[in-house]
Amino acid sequence: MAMRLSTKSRYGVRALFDIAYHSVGLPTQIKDISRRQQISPRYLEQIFQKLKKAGLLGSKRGPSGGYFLLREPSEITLGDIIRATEGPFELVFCVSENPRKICPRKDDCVASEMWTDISRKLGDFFDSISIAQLCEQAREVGVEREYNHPYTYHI
Amino acid sequence: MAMRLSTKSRYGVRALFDIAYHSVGLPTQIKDISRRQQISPRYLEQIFQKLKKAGLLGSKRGPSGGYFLLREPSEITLGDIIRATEGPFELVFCVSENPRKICPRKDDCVASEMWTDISRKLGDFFDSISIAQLCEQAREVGVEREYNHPYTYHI
DNA sequence: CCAGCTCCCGACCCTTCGACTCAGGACCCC
DNA sequence: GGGGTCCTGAGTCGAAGGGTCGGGAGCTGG
Repeated sequence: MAMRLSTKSRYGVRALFDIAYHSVGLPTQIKDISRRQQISPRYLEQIFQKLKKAGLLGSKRGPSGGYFLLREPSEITLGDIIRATEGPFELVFCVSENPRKICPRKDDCVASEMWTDISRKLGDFFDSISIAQLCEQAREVGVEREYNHPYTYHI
Repeated sequence: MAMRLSTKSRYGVRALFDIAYHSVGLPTQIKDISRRQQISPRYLEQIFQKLKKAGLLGSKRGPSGGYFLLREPSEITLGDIIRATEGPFELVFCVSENPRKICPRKDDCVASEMWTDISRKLGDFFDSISIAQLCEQAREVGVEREYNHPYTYHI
């Protein structure tokens, strides 16, 4: 049960992957992503607002509106997504920006230096993995692709 | 606020470091560690039970009892400690041992494979850092050392 | 041989946080 | 201008984190 990632991060990754994989450039709507990825649409909305603020997503309202990536999939990393949904990588509070949480022993604590060091490495690691890589993998495995058609068919 | 480590892990690391650094082989008592590291003794007790079960610590009761390392500091890694206090490294529930938590989409989810992969790498990374390295660093920085004397001086 | 020291065990408590849900407003397009 | 879509902020519920406590078990020095 150690160091779990929040669902916001996981869903965020899956959602961005979904857009990159299924979209042909048109805005993708929450209800479609929600259906394909089995994520509550209300919750997705909330997550997407964070991703927007982080500059990863753009949006358009009204009929045939939706969300779209603001960068190439190869330029969006897991690190970006996790930082957007959960904040900066800090394994430990000791040296956080939050003044309430700073450890009073910080200065003579060898551990604190180590933790910040590790946190940085962790961030670098996540920054080395892009959404494009996930798409690549999905393609190899043969995940079915669902294209967003510009026209809607009424049955 | 991403992926925070629990205090159990952090305190566990500091406590084991404390024993390795200050002890001359004699059992170290909770009250001393608690004083030097500023950790609630009651809470430390709880953590030490986990470290014992994991085979990292041994103990002796009664007067002049205490806890001692069961391995060389160079053979105790951060990974060992974190696993002992928080369980296995799993960034994500999808593929955990806990059957209740397995993600139903596991099989066709490219992400799940990625998460387990990253979890493994994370564990490997923490296993590459030992308590001995922390001691080394403390020595360099010149952290004061307090020896446990076999005899008590009454003032 | 026993008093007191230390570890041992399990239950308990309180606060915070994660994971959603919801009501209603703002835009947009046809 | 009406229905579809995104936007905003508040509210809820349960779980988990972080810590406390009472009392028992084993040891040992006097």
